[in-house]
Amino acid sequence: MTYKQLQYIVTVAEEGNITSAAKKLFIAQPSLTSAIRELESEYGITIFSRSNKGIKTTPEGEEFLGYARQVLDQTTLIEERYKGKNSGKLKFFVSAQHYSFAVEAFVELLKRTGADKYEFHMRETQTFNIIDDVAHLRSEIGILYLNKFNEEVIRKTLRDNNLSFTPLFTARPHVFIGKNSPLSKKKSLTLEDLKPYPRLSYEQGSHNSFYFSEEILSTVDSDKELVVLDRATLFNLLIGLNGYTICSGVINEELNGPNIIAKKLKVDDYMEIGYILPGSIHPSPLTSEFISILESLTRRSKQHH
Amino acid sequence: MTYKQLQYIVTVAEEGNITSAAKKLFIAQPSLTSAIRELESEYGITIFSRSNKGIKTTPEGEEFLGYARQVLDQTTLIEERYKGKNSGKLKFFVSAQHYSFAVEAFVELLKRTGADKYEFHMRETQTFNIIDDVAHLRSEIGILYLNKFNEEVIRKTLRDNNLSFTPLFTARPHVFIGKNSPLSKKKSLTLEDLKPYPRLSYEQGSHNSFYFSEEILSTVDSDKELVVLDRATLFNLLIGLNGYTICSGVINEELNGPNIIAKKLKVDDYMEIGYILPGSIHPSPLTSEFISILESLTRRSKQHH
DNA sequence: TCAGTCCATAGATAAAATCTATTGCAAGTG
DNA sequence: CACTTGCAATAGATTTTATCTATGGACTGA
Repeated sequence: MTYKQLQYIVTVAEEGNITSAAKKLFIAQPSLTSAIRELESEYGITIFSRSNKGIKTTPEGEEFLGYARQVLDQTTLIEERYKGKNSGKLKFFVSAQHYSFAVEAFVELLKRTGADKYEFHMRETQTFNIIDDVAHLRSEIGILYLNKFNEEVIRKTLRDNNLSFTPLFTARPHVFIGKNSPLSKKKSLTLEDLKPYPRLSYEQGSHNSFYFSEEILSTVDSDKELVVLDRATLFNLLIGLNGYTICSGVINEELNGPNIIAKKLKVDDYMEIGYILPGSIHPSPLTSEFISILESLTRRSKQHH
Repeated sequence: MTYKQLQYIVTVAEEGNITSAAKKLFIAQPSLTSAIRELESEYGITIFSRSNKGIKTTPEGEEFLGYARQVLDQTTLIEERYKGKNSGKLKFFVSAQHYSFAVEAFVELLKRTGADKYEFHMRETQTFNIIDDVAHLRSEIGILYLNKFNEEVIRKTLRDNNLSFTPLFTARPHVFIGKNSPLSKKKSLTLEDLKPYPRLSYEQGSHNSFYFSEEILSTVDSDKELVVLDRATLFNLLIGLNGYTICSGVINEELNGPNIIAKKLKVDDYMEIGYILPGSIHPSPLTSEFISILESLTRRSKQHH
């Protein structure tokens, strides 16, 4: 089996036709025919059923193609990263939970690089995907939190995937509310205080995934629940509906605006926010720069709380 | 780039020495040398620094090796699945949460196949790994549950990874306790009832991960917490310490023994237990057999509840 | 200094991938 | 019913790649 053979069968499956696939691959049709035959005979399977009117993928072939695409996805990562295909385009990928400080660091990194050709990805997603992205090198760094409930399970997952966790800071749980919410007068809040108000969370965000908010928002106080995908939407609803959301309390006024305030939440819990890196791979200069930005930004946050 | 080249550099990195790596790979040393040089020049990187006393991996090379190992892991899956390496050894992999019915189905599948050469894996693990295993085709099928809290986030993750979910049955939360526990007299239990007793859970098991037990076992009632890795240990402690654990209530006396009983838990929640399959791949005959066993076993469970 | 170890180079050779040209087959067409 | 068309398979030549043997050079340690 070679990388080329896998590319070939995937292209053939897409085109549904060996002749046109050969054209697309810039090789002669008999070359493609024999390449496929060889792959099939190597594993003793029939990937395509041939007829005079093109080819059709067999069920067996469909399965094999599933594996092939997995491999190709992975090799594409190498090609993209090391091949001059992107002609010097600077690339950076980060997966994080919904933290404004992470976005801020991302923006700062962009400013500092000052490249005129780049491709940066900020993947705000759930814990599962963060770990998965970093483990499979789709992202160079991930940002997530640990607390006493998820710590064991997350640490084990990180270990299993050969990832390292480096803490940035520890935060106490905070509640985000609108400036004009009735709750804004209180200095700190309890779960009881929050009960009458709508709870906001991300559909696939840090709150909803794994552990944290579930810990605090037990079945008792989930009468009104709003789930959104977008942070801006969340903040709009927060203000418009006197809602609340539970977070690390790392707020940045420039990003969130002056209409959102954070209040301490009285619960016996903490969040240790940090970043994860692949164990085997040395961080790229861009990643190192990003980490130092994160560190300087969160040093500021530490003073706040 | 070819797979051979990736295999070569990984072997060289392991051996720390081109000559002995060549021996291990059954090729001549100059062949290996040129294969590596070609790979390096293709991407314009230096993977190894050569000296008269063997080689050393450069930081750049270390990173590249990280990617290479990822690709090789993936290709190994194909080789293992399709190559006669295992000489007709029947293979089957399942990833599941800690359900006794899943183990039962696994055992039944083994009995039915009656092969004299096989390699079956029962991976009882956390939700993250189940999804990851099936998404990356390390397991052919996964078993997990959805409830109203995790449903959205899990379904999104499944969609992102092109996995399908098929429900098997819906269970109400149950508490497992020892036959002689003081709680065994009651017909059903509330969270208040459980408060004085030690709560048992798996370190990386279905209870601890994602959503479920956290929902029910809020901060209020986690005074005594015991975390174990093994189901047998869990049951031992359950009996010895009058502990409890929260589960789907799908109990099987043959597997768990007569000393464990299940009681209904009075909470407004449910668990929809089902299996996940890769979207692109047709289930193998063995997988189909497993599914039909699961279905017949859980049909019985449905009657229980 | 001299054998030992290790990687690099050169040139030959074997293996593979790919090419052109052609065949065969079935479906559609006038 | 011959005729064209579209597609995959085959044959044989050719180029490219992989690997081999033999040897060189550079450093190491007795």
